[in-house]
Amino acid sequence: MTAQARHIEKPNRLARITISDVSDALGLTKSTVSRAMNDYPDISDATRTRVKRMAEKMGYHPLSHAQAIKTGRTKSLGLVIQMADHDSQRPFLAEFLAGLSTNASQAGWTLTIAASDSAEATVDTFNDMIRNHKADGFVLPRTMVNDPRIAILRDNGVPFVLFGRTPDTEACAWFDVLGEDAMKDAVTHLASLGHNRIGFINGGMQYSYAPLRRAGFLQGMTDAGLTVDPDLMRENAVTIAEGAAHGRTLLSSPTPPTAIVCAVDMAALGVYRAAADFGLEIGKDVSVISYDGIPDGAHVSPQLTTFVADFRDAGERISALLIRRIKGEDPENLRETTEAAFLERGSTGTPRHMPADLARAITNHCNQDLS
Amino acid sequence: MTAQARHIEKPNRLARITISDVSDALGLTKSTVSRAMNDYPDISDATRTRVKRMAEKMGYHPLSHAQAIKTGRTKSLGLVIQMADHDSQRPFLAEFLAGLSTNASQAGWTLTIAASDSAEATVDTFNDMIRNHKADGFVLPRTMVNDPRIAILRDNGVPFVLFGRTPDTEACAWFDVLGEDAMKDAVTHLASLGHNRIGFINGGMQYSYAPLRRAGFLQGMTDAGLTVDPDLMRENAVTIAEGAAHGRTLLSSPTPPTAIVCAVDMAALGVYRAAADFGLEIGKDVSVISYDGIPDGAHVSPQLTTFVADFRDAGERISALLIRRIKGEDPENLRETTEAAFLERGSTGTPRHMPADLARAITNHCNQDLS
DNA sequence: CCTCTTGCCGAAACCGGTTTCGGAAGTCAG
DNA sequence: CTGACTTCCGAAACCGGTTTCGGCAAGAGG
Repeated sequence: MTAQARHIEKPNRLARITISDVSDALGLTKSTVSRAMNDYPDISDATRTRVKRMAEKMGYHPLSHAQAIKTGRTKSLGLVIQMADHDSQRPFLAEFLAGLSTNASQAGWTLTIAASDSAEATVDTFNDMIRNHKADGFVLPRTMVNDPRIAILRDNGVPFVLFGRTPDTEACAWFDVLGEDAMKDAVTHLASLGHNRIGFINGGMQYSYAPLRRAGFLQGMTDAGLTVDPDLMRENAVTIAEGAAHGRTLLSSPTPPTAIVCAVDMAALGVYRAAADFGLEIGKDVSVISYDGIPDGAHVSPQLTTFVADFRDAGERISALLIRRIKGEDPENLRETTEAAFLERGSTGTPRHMPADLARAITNHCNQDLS
Repeated sequence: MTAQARHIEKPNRLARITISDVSDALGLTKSTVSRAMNDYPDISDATRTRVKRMAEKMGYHPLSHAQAIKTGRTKSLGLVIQMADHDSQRPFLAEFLAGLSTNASQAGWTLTIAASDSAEATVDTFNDMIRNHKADGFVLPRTMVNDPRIAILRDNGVPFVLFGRTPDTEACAWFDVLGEDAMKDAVTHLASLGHNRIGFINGGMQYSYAPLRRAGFLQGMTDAGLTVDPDLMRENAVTIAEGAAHGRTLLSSPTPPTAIVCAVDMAALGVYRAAADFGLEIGKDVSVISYDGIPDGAHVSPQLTTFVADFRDAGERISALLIRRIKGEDPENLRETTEAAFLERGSTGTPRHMPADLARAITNHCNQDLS
């Protein structure tokens, strides 16, 4: 009687529909339903559609962690946020996460995230997540030149997709925004305005984007026929303070640049401070172009001219790439890039010493050259 | 032979250690090991420690999605990020996530996140995540006065913890920063500087913090013996543009306030713009105090005086509360609050029309009153 | 010395799926 | 009409755990 009573008292709304419910309703076995749902070839079309229709009707969704135990796949993407570089990372995060998770959930996947305070902690976190199979694959934002995360994942045979590129391409799928093209275009733009002494403040040299952007800057200088002054090149500025420090040394040099290209917006905001210190006006006395498109760039005066990357789109595409990677596709076919968009605002202008009409003439000349 | 060959060819490094490996090594059964690991009372202390020691030695960690199939618990916390209010949410996100995930992973839990674009999409996302049991419980940031998320979770019997408070306390655990105290203290501080016409710009009225902060402001006015002018009170400013609009109407009134309290920093930054439009100097002609502590507040001039909440700490505490909630603790015992920290910077000063020595006299008088 | 507990662990069912294997029909050539 | 081959599905094992149930041995009580 107790057993009966128990059976009767189970009309709770939490009762999930299992695969057995579906198979019972159709007079089939669990195995048939499972194979039908997963498009096995040894199931007739008639049965397959019958099963799928009934599953739809009953609202059956397989429990991902129940399948995981046999298949070994949780249908979840992993992301480890390293807080060490949070100052530069913060603006990207929300958009990037939104992109990742919207694409993932559309495909029925989830996004599992963890945070770590330091590079060493990140390694530990990855080992832990891999060991306990917290995710089927990982997104690696902010690729570094010698990235320990790549080594770990490669050694363990865990799929991953870089946000960035790396010279050692083995087993690497990636998505990246072509920052080098942005740097090149920045120089071209400044040159067309009449600048010929152009400084460069690079970002963190531990990141793989740094050498690329440097190369892009140099290429732009070469293309514009300008000579590169090594004294006008700086490195490792990812915060406002670092950007300000480099900005001050550049602007206080005997022959200061009339324009500065920055690899990251935060550094450019630092240059704003440096300029203010010397009583220089951004966009007049010194032009600035940078890269990232952080919101703060719209709140300073003049608004920062920069190249904006679409991090939401990046997230969506990386998510799609990673899922394909997990499903076994060759990483060499999973490499995509895109261009950053030029956002011209107020931080650029003709050099102070050059009249506007002369600058226009030069611009026209350049354009003729190109066409 | 084939079967044998298969058995031999399995020395791959990916082979996890299962509970059977541990039980075999000890000459026990799976069930004993399982109960020992989970501290069942019918296992002797000797056996329990023997098992745990061996598990530690062999590096055995139970697979969370394998336990989930029987226990129904994934050991994961859910978070749905609503992008609609991303402008105000963005600065908090990284810190908050870091707090949530560090605490969670220390306890062996993971953080599963999803994003949605609108309030309706959020509801769908929750239903989907609940149905497929993507998480054992949820964190609800930005509590609203009539929060549909609470209704869904309550109806489905799914545990959750609010970041914020709600009048309808049933089944609600929460953590919150006492914004009303901050508003009250802001008024007190301004009054002690000599301000008596103080405006108030509230945040989004759909959020549960709004009425609380309003009450805090009014309390502060009453405490300071000031009369509240309803014409100086505004609502629904969470962006710079909205803050600027309200700021302009306040500052252009026949009898403008000498100080403005804002419920959120973004609105305060808008007031900066409004003041600039009228040629007014922040901290001199008009004082501003707000709440949040977003990074931008340090980049404006003068730096914004505000109350900062520690979102990382909030994340850690909410994570801890939610885990306890999932384990079955009574929500009424899971309600914590904290105070925001006052960060005095440059946006406050004595009112223009009042000499500093008079202000000091008033301050002294107030302090005497209080003691 | 014999029963009655109590403490402790093994055996086996179970959770919700997937996958292997084998066999019953149906198809086709001879 | 028979034999070989497909096509398609059921039976059962399996994944890595948890939980129920029952039994054995030791200790307590009479």
